[in-house]
Amino acid sequence: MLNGSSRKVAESYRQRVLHAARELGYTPNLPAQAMARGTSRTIALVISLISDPYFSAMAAEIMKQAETLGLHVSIAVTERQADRELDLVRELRGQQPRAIILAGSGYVDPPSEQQLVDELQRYEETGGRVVLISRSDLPFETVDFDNHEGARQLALQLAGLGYQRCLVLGSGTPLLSMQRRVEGFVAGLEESGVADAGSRVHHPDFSWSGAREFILGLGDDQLRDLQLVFAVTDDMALGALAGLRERGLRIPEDLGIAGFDDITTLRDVVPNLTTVHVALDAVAEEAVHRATTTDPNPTRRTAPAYPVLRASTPPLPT
Amino acid sequence: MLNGSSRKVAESYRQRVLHAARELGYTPNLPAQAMARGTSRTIALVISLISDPYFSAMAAEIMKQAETLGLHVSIAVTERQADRELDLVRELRGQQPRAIILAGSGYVDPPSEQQLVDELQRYEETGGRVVLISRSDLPFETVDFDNHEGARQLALQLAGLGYQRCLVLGSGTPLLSMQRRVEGFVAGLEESGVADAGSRVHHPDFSWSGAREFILGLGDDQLRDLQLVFAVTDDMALGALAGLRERGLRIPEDLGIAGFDDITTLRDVVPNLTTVHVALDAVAEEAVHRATTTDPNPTRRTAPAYPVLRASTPPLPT
DNA sequence: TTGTAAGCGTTATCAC
DNA sequence: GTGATAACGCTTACAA
Repeated sequence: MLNGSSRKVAESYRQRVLHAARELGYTPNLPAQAMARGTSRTIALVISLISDPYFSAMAAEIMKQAETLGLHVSIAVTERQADRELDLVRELRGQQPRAIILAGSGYVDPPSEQQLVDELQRYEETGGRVVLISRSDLPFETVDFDNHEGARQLALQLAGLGYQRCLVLGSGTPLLSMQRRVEGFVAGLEESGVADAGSRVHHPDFSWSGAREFILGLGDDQLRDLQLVFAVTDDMALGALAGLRERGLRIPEDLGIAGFDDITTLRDVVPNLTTVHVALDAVAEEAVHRATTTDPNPTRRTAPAYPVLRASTPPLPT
Repeated sequence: MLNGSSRKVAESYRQRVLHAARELGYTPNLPAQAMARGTSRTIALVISLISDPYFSAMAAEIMKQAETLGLHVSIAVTERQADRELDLVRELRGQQPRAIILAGSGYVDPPSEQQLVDELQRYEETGGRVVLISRSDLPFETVDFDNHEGARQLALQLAGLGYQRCLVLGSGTPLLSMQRRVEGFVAGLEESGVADAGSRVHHPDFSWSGAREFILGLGDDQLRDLQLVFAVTDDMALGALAGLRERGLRIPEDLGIAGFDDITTLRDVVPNLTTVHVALDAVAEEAVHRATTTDPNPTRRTAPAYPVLRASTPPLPT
């Protein structure tokens, strides 16, 4: 009765109670409130890895948005294991959060997908909201980046600078969003008249070390033939960069390099990496908005992703 | 009665109930459980900034530890505002977490310190546990790094390489742990016979840009006189590095540079940065252990911090 | 072993 | 306006 109820109380009592509350250090018992009201003020967020710059930036933006609405955020991590996702959702559901936001990468056709969908649907039936970020494959509210278009534009611009023979590093674990990036990049190259655009696509392990090790395993001749390495995330691009340097190549003199995401880490990397900037803040805002708004039919919205050309991909001499 | 109670039930019923539960997608209502039991399975974590590599690594370690004990983690962020801490603790207390871990930097003598202590003590009186990380100034369980010793050892080693005229970048907002680092570094220099060891200590804004801007504002003569820049965090060291490069200095040829924390970001920075490694995992483990164990009298424990010399501080020619 | 009832802290409802 | 009471979903204590 202290908080937003419609009860009318004499102001004098109100003041006395408020004062006593302060005096005694009273704080409303949120779980009890949630139980009585039937709805909590918590949003559950599922991400892959909190120590990853991309996800921690995403989490930060989501928390910021939640904060403005007076909501708490409970975070759970999958550690990149597809099956963990299902368990986590089950556990989180028990916390009775107002909404569950799945921001971990969406696996292509994981064995447990149907179970995940069932679980989420049951959650929705009990009044919860589900929002998906970066995985437009499931029948729920979805916010996504325009992965295809961002990568395509990047390829167009790079081709304009003269880059043709591009090594593309996709993700070893099949993730929908990463596949889109590969497709977009290849499409952009093809549009620019690059003949064998799709012939240099590979899928190392989806990590910094995966990219690095792939580069280290490349034959000298394959490496020398290249003009550019494009990786589907900045994380992988940086791993590739490390590998290329270990192979004795100078960047960007010998080889250009480009990534995707525009993570903060890039600030400290020399040469400055060309990448595709994604509007994290817009996506976070949209996701939290969806999570707290009741809208009968699920929509998909796409946030912009646009290339940012920097020192790692100078114009090629003609 | 489904979970760890002492009730004895016929196995056949048990199976049937378990089956039905699965069938219907039943999940125990955690808040209700918490209310009935009087204790929840949630740990509340307060940090400064989730997008900061140091804090996100810390959060990741804490979540990992909590996970092994079947606990959930609810994260709240102060955004580096000292007064937010108090509000957050109040709010968090309402969530009735089993423990509150304060990992945000400890401000030296904030105006609201007494209120914060009161609030935390009230929380403890109602059965909650309080654990402090990196701020050994309050009467609660504390886990800390050996900031002084780590910085001192770093200074000793650097002095051994020939570095004498060192610019020290401390924290503009007075933080206990950062002060220790400055003191330790200066002490190490003094022990090594550097005469004016404490004369080049400055306190720019506690951030990447703070450090960068400080460097940009330095006079040419002051800059040229230096042999090394030591910043109390890697984040600041990287900001300084950016500034130094903008000033046209080559690192490490013209100037050495060193930081503190050994954040993951350093992996991608050239030259590799000399820093002080802190055992985040050990601290996280200890913190979660303390948070879940009842120990009548608060203890302070210190985790090791040791220098790691890398390419940014080569031996000086003699 | 099993059923029953009380109680956790809060909100909402329904009379007064 | 205000007081009393049921209800939220679960655990626990006490009988049966």
